[in-house]
Amino acid sequence: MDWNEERTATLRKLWLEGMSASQVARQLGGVSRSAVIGKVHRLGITVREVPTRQRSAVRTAVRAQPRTRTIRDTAPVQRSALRLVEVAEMAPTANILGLEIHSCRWPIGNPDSHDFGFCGREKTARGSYCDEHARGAFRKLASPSEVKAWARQPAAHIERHTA
DNA sequence: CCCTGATTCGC
DNA sequence: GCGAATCAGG
Repeated sequence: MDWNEERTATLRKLWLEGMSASQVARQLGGVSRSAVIGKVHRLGITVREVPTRQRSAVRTAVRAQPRTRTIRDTAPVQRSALRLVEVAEMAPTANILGLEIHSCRWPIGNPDSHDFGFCGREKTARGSYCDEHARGAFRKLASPSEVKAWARQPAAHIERHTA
């Protein structure tokens, strides 16, 4: 993997936007965090446009996608498992560089992978997701009796479906 | 434990 | 020029 012009340009852009070295490395693929830091220094772009304090949005976007669900949030998901699977299978239309203000931010795929992306379809004015993904993301609160019922479920058997 | 950037130095 | 290893932390 060499630093050709395209990869260098992407590095420059992501870094100046405030993405951390390890995040840039994962987006590019084939390079380590150290490699990115080394390159950043050689390019002389250690001072970034986006100050540390304002970086959280970018960070959250890149991390996205839960690793494993706990029983607490898994249980309600089960009830609409089929629809969540459908929703999850919608192909990404944007990567981190292509996200616009109006883009649906539903993460798709493994954030560590090259083909990780975001739904990118037109989102609702106030929310973070398009209509389709908003239906997958939000649900009514469960009743106290339902919560009790989930709590009695063995976690292992539920987590197998979402891990 | 997860993570951050900075520096050094053999390659 | 490159980046693993290390340092110094959060």
